[in-house]
Amino acid sequence: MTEPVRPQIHLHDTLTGAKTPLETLEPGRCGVYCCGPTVYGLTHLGNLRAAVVPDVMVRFLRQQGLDVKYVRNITDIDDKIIKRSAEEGMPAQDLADKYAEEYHRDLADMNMLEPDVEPRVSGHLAEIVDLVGRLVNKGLAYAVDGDVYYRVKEFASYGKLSKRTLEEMLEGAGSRIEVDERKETPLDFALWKAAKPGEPAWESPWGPGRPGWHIECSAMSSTHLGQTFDIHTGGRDLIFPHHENEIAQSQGAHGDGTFARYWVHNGFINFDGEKMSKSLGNFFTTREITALYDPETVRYFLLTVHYRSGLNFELEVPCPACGAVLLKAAQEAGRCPACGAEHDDEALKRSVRFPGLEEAEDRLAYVYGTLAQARTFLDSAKRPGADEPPLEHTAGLLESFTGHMANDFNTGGALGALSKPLNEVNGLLAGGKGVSKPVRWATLSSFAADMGQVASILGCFDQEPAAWLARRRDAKAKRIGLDTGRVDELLVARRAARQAKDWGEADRLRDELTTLGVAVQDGPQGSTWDFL
RNA sequence: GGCGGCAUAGCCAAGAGGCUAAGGCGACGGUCUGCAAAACCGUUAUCCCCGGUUCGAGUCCGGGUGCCGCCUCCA
Repeated sequence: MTEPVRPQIHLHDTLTGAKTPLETLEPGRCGVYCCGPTVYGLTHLGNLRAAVVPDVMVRFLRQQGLDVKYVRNITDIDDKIIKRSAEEGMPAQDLADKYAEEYHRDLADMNMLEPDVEPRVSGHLAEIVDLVGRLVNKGLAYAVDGDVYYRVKEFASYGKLSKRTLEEMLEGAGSRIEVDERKETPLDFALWKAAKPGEPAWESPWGPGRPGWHIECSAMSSTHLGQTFDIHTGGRDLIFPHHENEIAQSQGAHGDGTFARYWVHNGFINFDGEKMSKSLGNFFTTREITALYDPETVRYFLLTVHYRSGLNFELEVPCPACGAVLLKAAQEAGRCPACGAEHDDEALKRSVRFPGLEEAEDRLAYVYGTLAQARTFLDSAKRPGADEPPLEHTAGLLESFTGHMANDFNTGGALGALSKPLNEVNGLLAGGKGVSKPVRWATLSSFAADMGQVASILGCFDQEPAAWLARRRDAKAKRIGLDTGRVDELLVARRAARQAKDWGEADRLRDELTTLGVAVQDGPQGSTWDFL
């Protein structure tokens, strides 16, 4: 294994809009706060991306030797939860607990680290009330009829994160949202909301009520990371108003220069170029995707693009009856123009294909296949007496990979850096003429060891290769409706034909396999197969 | 309307002012193979347009054009 590589880490900070060197508050330590989900439904791909970005960041920072404290909250008191609980006839807290559990399940499937602390709003009412009181005492907030609002115009730098001024925002406000007459300024936002009859409520100096949407993150981050900490992450859409308001609350209470030192925001997920959005109804839950694809495939796919960019999911919707690709209009009409069959959204969602995920899965299979072969070689070959350095690309793998990761967690570039070593190793495994045994051994063992490092940073490629390949085969066979028993029969028959050198019959059997969607691979150790 | 972001090959996508502009998919040619497949090797871009700064710009600045997002719940 190569020596650890420790380049200077740079990250893009939303506040300054620039890439800057990461200098933590305390040398060697790093506090990370991730805005977790409001738990009122199953997680969707957007939640996944918002989770995998800090996940890889934390993994990398730790691999670089930093002592990271990773805090990711769960918002379990919220208007949307209350609304949903009324719809489902389930107490709000039970509903929140249920979906928090589902969230954990999805993230565990995705091989996400558990945070060191996962605070919930319901466990931090005292801290929240305390913080609101502090803002009221400082004149930064005012109470009206049991509500408490933040006095936005008293916070001089309001708008600095979203790069807007108060004036600009006031111009737009009012035209789009109903203005609450009791607020001093339309932009003032709720820190505390008085309870209406039947709503969950907690006691406070302003009467029974619940926290507003933004205050919980200010309270929980300072509780678990201190008034000032290093990195705050979340989706781009949280910049305004959520994070802007967090800054106003936290710095209002604790002073300028406190709170998050770096802001990291991930881009959106799009479907066919359109923003995934609950209100547009074009969102997929994690479960809907993992019913079709391996979670690691999804994780890998999320990492193929830089986290700040948008990530597009191409969709292909075949007619469940005849397989004809349905265009948007046909999808919406719920009727196949080719065969006339009618389908509801659920049926279409079950048959949908994601070309991007399929490509990701194939790539993963390539990497695992390489890893499996390298493993087989190392297990069977004897370690040579002489020590030689590995081949060039493999020798440089970790340095190149780490360099990309240190450059604002560029997973796309980092993944690209694996290609040359992968080619080199496969070349060796396929023949490697002219390469001495010691060099071959050194290269393969260096590759295997360094890929272990890569795997621990990405949270990909870290499964047993043979097992992963077997599971992928089963899952894909199921997805495309392949009868693997039939494949095995044909393979046996073909082996006999090949042994008899009956090439005509062997080719006929191969054609039959091809129509099933199977590609045969003949090798020295017999024939294997893969998907076309 | 205000503000922000993006524009790199057929498609996707890295490029933190300076060697021949990563990588993936696809396509084409080759090695291997009974023929294939897989794997490997090779080919496939001067970076939306115009102007500027600089010894030097895909990278910085200004002006266009075109997409996208935020300004309302959203990851």
